[in-house]
Amino acid sequence: MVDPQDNGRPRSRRLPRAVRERQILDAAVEVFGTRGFHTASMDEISEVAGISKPMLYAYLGAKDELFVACIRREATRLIEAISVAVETGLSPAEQLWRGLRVFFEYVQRNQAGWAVLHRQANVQGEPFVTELAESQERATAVIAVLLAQATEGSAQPMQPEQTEPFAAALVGAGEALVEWWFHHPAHTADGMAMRLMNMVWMGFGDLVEGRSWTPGS
Amino acid sequence: MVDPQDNGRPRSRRLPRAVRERQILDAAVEVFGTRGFHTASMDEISEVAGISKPMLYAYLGAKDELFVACIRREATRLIEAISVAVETGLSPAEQLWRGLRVFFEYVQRNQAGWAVLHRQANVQGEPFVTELAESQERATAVIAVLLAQATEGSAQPMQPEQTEPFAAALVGAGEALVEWWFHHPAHTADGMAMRLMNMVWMGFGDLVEGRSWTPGS
Amino acid sequence: MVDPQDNGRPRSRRLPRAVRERQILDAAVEVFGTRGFHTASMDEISEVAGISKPMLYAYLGAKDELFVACIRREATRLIEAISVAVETGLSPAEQLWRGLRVFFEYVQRNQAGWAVLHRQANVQGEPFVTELAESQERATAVIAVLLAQATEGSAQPMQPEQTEPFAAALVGAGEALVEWWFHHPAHTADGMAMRLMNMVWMGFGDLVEGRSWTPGS
Amino acid sequence: MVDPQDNGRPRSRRLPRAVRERQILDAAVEVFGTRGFHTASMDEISEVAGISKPMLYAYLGAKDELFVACIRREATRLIEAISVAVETGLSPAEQLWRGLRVFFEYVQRNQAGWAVLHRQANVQGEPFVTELAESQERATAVIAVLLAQATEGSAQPMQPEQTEPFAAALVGAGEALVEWWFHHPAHTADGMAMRLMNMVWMGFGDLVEGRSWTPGS
DNA sequence: GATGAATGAGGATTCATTCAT
DNA sequence: TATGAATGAATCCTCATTCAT
Repeated sequence: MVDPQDNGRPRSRRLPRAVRERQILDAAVEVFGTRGFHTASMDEISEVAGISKPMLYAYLGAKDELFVACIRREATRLIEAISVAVETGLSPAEQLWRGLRVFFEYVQRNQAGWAVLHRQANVQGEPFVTELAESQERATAVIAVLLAQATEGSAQPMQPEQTEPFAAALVGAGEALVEWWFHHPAHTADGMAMRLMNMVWMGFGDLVEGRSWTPGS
Repeated sequence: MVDPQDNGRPRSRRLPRAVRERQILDAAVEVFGTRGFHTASMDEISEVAGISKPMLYAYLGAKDELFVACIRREATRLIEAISVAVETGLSPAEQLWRGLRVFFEYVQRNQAGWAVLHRQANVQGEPFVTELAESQERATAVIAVLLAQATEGSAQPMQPEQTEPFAAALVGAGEALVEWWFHHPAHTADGMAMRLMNMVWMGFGDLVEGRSWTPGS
Repeated sequence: MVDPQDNGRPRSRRLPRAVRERQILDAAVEVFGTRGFHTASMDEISEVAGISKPMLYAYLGAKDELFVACIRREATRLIEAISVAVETGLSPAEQLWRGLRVFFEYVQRNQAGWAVLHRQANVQGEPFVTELAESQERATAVIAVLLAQATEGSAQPMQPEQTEPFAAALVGAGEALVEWWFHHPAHTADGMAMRLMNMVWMGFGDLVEGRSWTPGS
Repeated sequence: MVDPQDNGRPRSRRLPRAVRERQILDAAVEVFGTRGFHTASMDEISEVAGISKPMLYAYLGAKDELFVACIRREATRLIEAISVAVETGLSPAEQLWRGLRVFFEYVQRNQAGWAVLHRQANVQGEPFVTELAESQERATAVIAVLLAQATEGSAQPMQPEQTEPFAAALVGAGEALVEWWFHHPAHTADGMAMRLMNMVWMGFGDLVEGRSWTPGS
């Protein structure tokens, strides 16, 4: 017989509010990331968090709201990591390269968070889609700005109407590559970043001709 | 008073099996595409299909299986459309261009099908994820072959290990662009295809320099 | 061990819709009447009705709606019984007397229904109060009309503004007497009706003087 | 941001027990009166009272007990007010008239208390119904005594078995009139009292004939 | 004395799925 | 074949009540 409450973490009592909230969010990200929004049950989340359901509701509200809170936290973390890596005065290519590396590193270190962010969040018909779209747009916007800056000095600077879809496509390509990565886990984060950098920067036309991008070039 | 069963389609009886199955699949794609897998109810699907629930189960099995059937049908349709557009003896760039055009046209004409394929299918924790991955891999494989052919004659032909992730990234970029398209519906399918073609073929490096790709070039 | 499903009524299956609805309403009135709206549980109602909860919901909707349905049915029954007894061409006193008799007879035969109607329904803060008030007003209106007719030919015919509160007070007195009756069950329905008739028709002033009302006077 | 605990009343500490209890009862009557017994939550009561829940329980016990305490206090207040108005050596009609006036005035000044007393208290299935009945009987008894005294000198003095149901009916009529009053708030307390006095004292038979009761007659 | 933190227990509701006709 | 009728099993959520500080 195994105590179903015993999940390895000590079920410490009387914690201050802030700590509990983090505990809960951690558990929620883990469960949502593994099971998906619908399949996840508040019961399981509360068990993993080591608290009772009433506390779950008291601290972070209903299931929707909890999920939104997860998304917000993870999105913020990812976006900030990328922003930090990027906001220097380097060349556009270098900036992009750094951003991509940070991105793959984040995903590697934080798979559940990534799943929450990407795989569970695209489901239609939910009350939180609107809330979610915002986070995704914020993410795309960071990239779009990066692209805009890259062309600023060039002959044909890109307009937002061009950078925006480009950024969206870049994010989509990144997401897809992550998915592929899950099925081929032997590769390193850097290796993945380099792959994407090459595609994005050089384009297939150049790659076909044997020209490729390398760090420092 | 309106008969809730009356959805305009005649509730004809004694149809041959194949027709019934198509009817059902059409309804299922519509409902799954609109509501998402979990939020969709077998009740609604049977209503939209114009048959009773026991028939639904008799013809296409449980909810999972029905969803898988939807995915399979839509994936097959899309892949075939692309394959047809591509399997001629044209230049790689031209092949890719045609493939992309067909892709965006398909999505435009068949939004529910696309939603089933892309947005609802990425949910984890379901018994059908494995089944689903297969379809997605098939789609990616078509592109990968295309890319492999493109480099066949070049100095550094790409190996599957290279083309495959590239294809995945391309598909991901396409999906993301479609999403962006939904929010900016003024653009044409051709315009979207051209956008993606430029990114993929020229790469950002070239675009920054003012070089871009145009059909026929 | 007793089978909790076995409530004496055969759990017959496959009944036509109309029959089931009556079965359910009967059970609901019984349980609501005994326990009160809040204390009653849908579980118990479904058990008493001999069906499963999903059917309960399918047929009569959520708890609120079910309760409203109960009230409506019981109110209609009572009002109709009284209306029938009253709508002849008799003298006002005779009409009133008949109405009262029918009222107490109804309550005697249908205690649960009466409890639903009167005791459970006055609770504030519920979503169905509005729906309920309507039934109560309908009941009062029947009496008010009766009173209005009684004074039609007199020197000072009563206006609605006078008959309405009077009718309300009469109904209230009736309700209170029923409550008292529950604690003194030895009395007959006719006896109770006579009591109320005397109070209402003669008034305390006359009673004090030794004048009272008797049928046929 | 507003402190949810801040309801205007200073959350003073260390008050003597009696004061605290009054504070709590005031809050409880307010909340029970507005929301009803079941819909009211101990949380809200403690908030309105400006104390923490453990204190609430320490002072006045569980929810049932608290509710009973509310009823007892309000019933006592009302009964005392009426008793005072009535216990003089006036004529029966005058006594009744004064009692009714006090009754409607009390209700007007103390609506929440009245709601607790009348509208929330009739719910069955609760452990406190017995406790409650006692209060209601006390109230009725006051009236019954009044009626008994009125007939003491007459030819046919009423026995308790007659006065008691009459008193109950009178109370019921009063309650119903109050309800009607809530929907027609333009009327004054005196006007309402006069209405009821007329019905009760003269009876419908006299009223129909154009005879009515007026103060001082 | 006073309270923020915590929970056991239970209720409403829905849905995929399957008989019995 | 075709379906109206039926349900087991879960899930979300709330509330009265009580520790531990």
